[in-house]
Amino acid sequence: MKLLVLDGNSILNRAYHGVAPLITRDGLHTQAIFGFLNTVLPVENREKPDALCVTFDVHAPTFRHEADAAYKANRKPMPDDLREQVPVLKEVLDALNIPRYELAGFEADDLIGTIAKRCEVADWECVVLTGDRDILQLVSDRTTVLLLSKTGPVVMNPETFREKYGFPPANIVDLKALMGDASDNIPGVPGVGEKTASALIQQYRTIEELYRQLPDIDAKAGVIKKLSAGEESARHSYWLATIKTDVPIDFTPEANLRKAPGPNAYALFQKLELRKLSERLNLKAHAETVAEPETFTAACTVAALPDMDAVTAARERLRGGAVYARADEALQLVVLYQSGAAYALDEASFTGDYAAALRVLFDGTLSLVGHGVKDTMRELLRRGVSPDGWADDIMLMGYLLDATAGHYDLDRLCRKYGGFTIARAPEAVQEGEQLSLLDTPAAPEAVSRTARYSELAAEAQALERLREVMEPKLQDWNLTELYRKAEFPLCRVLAEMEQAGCLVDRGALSAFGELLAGRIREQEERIYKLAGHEFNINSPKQLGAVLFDELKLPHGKKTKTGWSTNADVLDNLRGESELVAAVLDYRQYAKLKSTYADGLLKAIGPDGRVRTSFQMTATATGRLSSTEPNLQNIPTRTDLGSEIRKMFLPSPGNVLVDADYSQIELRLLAHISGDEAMKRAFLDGTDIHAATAAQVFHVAPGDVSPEMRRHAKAVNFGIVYGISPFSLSQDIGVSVAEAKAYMDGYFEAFPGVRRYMDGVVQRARDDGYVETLFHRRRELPELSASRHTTRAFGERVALNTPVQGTAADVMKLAMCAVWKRLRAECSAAKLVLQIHDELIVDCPEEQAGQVARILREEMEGVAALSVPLTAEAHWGRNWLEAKEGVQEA
DNA sequence: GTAATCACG
DNA sequence: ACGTACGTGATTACT
Repeated sequence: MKLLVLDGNSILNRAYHGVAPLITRDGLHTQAIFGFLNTVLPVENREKPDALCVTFDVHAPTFRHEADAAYKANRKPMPDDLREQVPVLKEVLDALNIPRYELAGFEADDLIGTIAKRCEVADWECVVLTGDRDILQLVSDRTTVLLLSKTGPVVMNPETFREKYGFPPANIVDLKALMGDASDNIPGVPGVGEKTASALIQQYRTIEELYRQLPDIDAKAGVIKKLSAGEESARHSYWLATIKTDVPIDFTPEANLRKAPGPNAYALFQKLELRKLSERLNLKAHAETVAEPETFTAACTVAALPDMDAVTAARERLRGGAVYARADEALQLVVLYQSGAAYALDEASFTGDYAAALRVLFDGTLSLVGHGVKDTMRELLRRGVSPDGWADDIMLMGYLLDATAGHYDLDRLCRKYGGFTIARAPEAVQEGEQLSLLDTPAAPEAVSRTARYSELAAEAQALERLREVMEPKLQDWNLTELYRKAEFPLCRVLAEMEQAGCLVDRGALSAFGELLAGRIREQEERIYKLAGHEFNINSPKQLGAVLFDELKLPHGKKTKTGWSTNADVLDNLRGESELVAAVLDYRQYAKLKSTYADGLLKAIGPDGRVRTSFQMTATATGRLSSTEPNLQNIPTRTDLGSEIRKMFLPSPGNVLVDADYSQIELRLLAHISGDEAMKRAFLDGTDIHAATAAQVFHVAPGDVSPEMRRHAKAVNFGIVYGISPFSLSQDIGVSVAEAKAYMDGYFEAFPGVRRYMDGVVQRARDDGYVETLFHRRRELPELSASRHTTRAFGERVALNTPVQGTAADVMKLAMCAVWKRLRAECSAAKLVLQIHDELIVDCPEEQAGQVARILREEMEGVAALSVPLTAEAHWGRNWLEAKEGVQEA
């Protein structure tokens, strides 16, 4: 039988220092716990012990050696964020049913010594995992030490120990008696260090033997003198260095036999956001063992719809109440469920026109509830089917109920809102076996097909259960209107936008890529010449070495891994070396080429159009995001970057109409805060940044210089983000004192804004969340975190989210309104892109004026606030022209 | 997989 | 004393 003993403090310490900082949303540090488990689990897997336990030091006021009150005086105190993790780790170990041993007044060493001894007596094998070399004295025939090193645990048994040190493990105590140990306050023999001590022990083994032969030993006269003077200290040190094996603990190896994790383990790991580890340990939600997964599979049978007659009949039977729909990604299999009856439409076995069948089911007669409806709609559109009849999207409900959850897959929502799990068909093909697709037998395929029907039917039933729980919650939180008027209808709008895509000039883009390639080569040559050698300019590490080590340029900010080489830092070094300017140019060209020229080319479809995917549940504030490719970060701030925008084209014969809100966030800040001066400025239609400058710098509106306006603009933006004077000073390049003066001036001019800022943070602390004008909610656990920086972050988020989030709400409402108007009045016009405060429509040239008018009207009229919302619309033959306004509405 | 950088609103 | 702006996504280097 084998016992694995974990030296808790030692492993924890090493884990803490060896793992990057890790922190949960609630501000709980977890890196040491994470590192601990990552150290221990592989060892447990390899060793496969029959029993497992862990020891800890208890830092009680009694010391191991009363005479030595300065014990451990030379050890640094534990950092706060590590100390915090100790009790949590103990909770984790308890949850995993790993017994802990700790005893006030005894070090872990002594506990481990005692445990090893009892194992030997009981004829158990004992393996100790530790990073502490002192433990090595325990190594024996029955006790092995796994010593943690940088490369992993090293096995230390009597043989490997002897190989390394040249004497048996027990004599490590004798060694220490001579050389001492500063970290444990073991004095040793004054004047005898590691070299001398090691040589003596290799020869004489024990101090007993050494002193017996003294002074006739093989050593220099000085050493002999020191040894004889230090005999008492040596003997005392020997005692100090000896690990005790008789600590009074209640321990038998059998009591530590491995047990399965307890029921709380899953929830605890969720709380600590240790999902990967949770999976590795195969932890299950407590509810899962209680809930009845068979509810869904057993509750109904699934009828296949083999032909059009069956489809039409099913539609008639389903019309009326809500129909719950699940499908695979390509809609090759669609399962509909309603009150105990389920139907499967399967492209593989359907006789007739499959698209026509889809058209029947999605003609608007049914009232469909889905999960991720936008994607389903897009696939229907791709197949030429108008996606009508959709009534609800459970995924979006999940997003509105918790915008920071991050993931909204069905299984997670079931666990979170239903407390149940969907019964999954056992996988026909296991993950590891997927390489052998060729020899998949036919019979299991048929079985897994029906299993797949039931699985989707179970998912559809789960949707029903979830809707029953989630819809009332939306109502409780006043989110129904936002959901009905913006969030849900946006599925259709986005599905059409994605499916429409945007035409991109492949030839021009590729030529631009060539141009950039040339410029990149030029800069490369210059850089290598100036540096005196070649290196990878894309590597911040290598670039940093060239700039700061070789050229000895002054370094600015630091990053986790070295000195920052970002544009901010390099800009300040422009004057120091031509190389710096060349690097900045190189970076600009490289970015444009890799991300935009090459990246976009890869995304152009055979029809010349680029189709992004809009993510509806990605942001904490309610904004959309755009991926594969991201069309919300196409360059605009530099002339060279703007070239890319020239390559976004309307469909042949069409123009692009571009409409954007002007200063929507500041207008919303004026409305939400109710600040009179700010509202006045917007009502009067003045230039808000100039007006701010006049107030902040105490000058007449006519005397505002461009620089003053620029600074005021930075202040305006900064306020919305909850900026500090330091950051503002960094942003606009003035002293911190000046920046502070600007902010004071700002709050004096707009006292309502300060009142709002104070109020919203206080309310957020009371409620634990903030909300937008339309009640979109964001939970803010950061505000009750123990760490100051986390709390400060929470405060900035509390300031920013209502503003950014309301802008997102407004835009979503506007998009739905615009979509409806365009459908009714300009059916040839298509929305193609949204960039947060900007919309782009592709439409026939002759409709451009009308489309521009519709965009402005709907965007401006979407909400009646105490300040006007204004939008500008322009059009042109490419995105750049449209934005700049070759033609204006 | 994480970090650094940089593109956008 | 400490760190220092909100919200995103893609690319590259490196462990």
